Amino acid sequence: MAPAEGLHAARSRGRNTRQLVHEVLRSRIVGLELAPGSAVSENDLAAELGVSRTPVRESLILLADEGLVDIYPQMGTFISRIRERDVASAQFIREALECAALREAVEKVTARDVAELRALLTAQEEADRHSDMQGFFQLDEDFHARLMAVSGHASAWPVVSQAKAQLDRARRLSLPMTQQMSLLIGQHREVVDLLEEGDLDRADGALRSHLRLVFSDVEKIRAKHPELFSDEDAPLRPRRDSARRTASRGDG
Amino acid sequence: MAPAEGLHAARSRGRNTRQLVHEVLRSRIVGLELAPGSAVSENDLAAELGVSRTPVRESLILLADEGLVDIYPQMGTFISRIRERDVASAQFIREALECAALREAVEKVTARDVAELRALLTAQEEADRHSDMQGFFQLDEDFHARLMAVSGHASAWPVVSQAKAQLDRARRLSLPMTQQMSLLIGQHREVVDLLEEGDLDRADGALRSHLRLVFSDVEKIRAKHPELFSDEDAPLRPRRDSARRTASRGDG
DNA sequence: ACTGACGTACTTGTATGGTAGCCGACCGAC
DNA sequence: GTCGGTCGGCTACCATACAAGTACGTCAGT
Repeated sequence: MAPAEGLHAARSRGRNTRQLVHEVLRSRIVGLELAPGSAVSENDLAAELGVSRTPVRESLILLADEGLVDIYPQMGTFISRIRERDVASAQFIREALECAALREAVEKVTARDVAELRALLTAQEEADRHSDMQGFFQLDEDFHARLMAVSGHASAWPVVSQAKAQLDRARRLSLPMTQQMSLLIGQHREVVDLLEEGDLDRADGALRSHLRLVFSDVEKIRAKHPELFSDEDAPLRPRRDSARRTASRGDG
Repeated sequence: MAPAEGLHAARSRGRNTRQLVHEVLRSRIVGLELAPGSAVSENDLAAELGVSRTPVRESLILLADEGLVDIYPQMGTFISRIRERDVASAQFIREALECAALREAVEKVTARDVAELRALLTAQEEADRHSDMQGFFQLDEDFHARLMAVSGHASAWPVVSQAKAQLDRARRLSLPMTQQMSLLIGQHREVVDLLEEGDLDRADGALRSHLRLVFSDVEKIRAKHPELFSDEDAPLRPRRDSARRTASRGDG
């Protein structure tokens, strides 16, 4: 009850309601707080967030453009299930852009860049020690973003980030993440080392295999949580949760 | 006058008003019918297209997300000027994704794929003969899209297309295009030939230099039409065209 | 002539009302 | 028991009304 009442209060800075709602919803979707396949409605969200339908609707349209929700006119809006095709596409985009950036980064990297990347690595180890998955995901995002920035193509990061969102949504479920985290950090460190050495091909290979590992994780998760993935066969019939009001209405 | 009255009539198929308006505006922007730096207003567009502000507004939000318009709250919405940074970023994204796709395409290409690509090449020559720039741009788009599809990553095309839009907007001005077209077609043909031969590295190189040529074109155009580009220095003060009503009101 | 305050007309942002269309449950016919 | 029609409730879509804020033209004061 009375959940996100503080949304309006935080409007102080330049961001308007639409942008705030967009961030909140995106965070909830990527964080799996809103499960793939579940229905969301403009009305319910507007009521919950304490705003009108307009900014909610506009946010949902943007999220649909990002592939995070599917809007079926006159039927409803649903958190998109993870699609085989989208995952493969996202992986391809990530790998192509991040590796291409890394190859350029080798020529431009400075000592300061390496220091900043190393600082992120130690922070990741800290998160690992505290089993802080939420924090680790954020630091992982920061690391890869920083890596692209070294090449001077930071402005291409939003594209990678959008592709990454599709993958991260599944990775959140990787329960033995506590075991994985140190492995991932080790791979990060290897990339930084090779980048500093200027070994272009091996750095590229290290980053590529790191990204592929993430990709294979998703495939494992698919076996464990098939309900989050789309069957590709009958994705055109999203079910509307029928017995919803009956329970809350009680009887008389 | 009575301009785009036929917008509602064409709603027959699944696309709703928002998507139609989005396509119309995007086409006008990329086709330079709406000049970079010029102001557009939700009200004016709605009146012209014969729809309400809502779908127009939602389309503009999407276009802002694509970087084609800049929305300044309470000030106005402006067709975005071409920014040095965005052009470089778009070029990087295109090159990384298209070349990565090509490298995978070499292993998967079929005789049918080559035939379809060759068919597009002959169509491009036809457009060249007729000096049909509009048609050539469309066929160029088709060619690059088809090329990516060969690799099996057709779903990544929208990302490339979005980046490409930033470049094409400038390329439309390249007046000596009639001279360039045969050159570009030749490069296309070289890529297809090398793809068919399976020569991965040379195909990659050919495509890369083709894309770089497009990039250098933009730089030449920048010298000729600086008004379309942003100064990067004072982009924060878009001017509102004051004497607007006076001119259009002028009746007979 | 120049400067500064003010008002008007415009802008986008947000809220709300009404419409077409789809789903799912209910109910009568066979 | 099974099938087909009907009706209620929900949805997103579009239109419209109101609010908050900015820029520019005007005009008084210097």
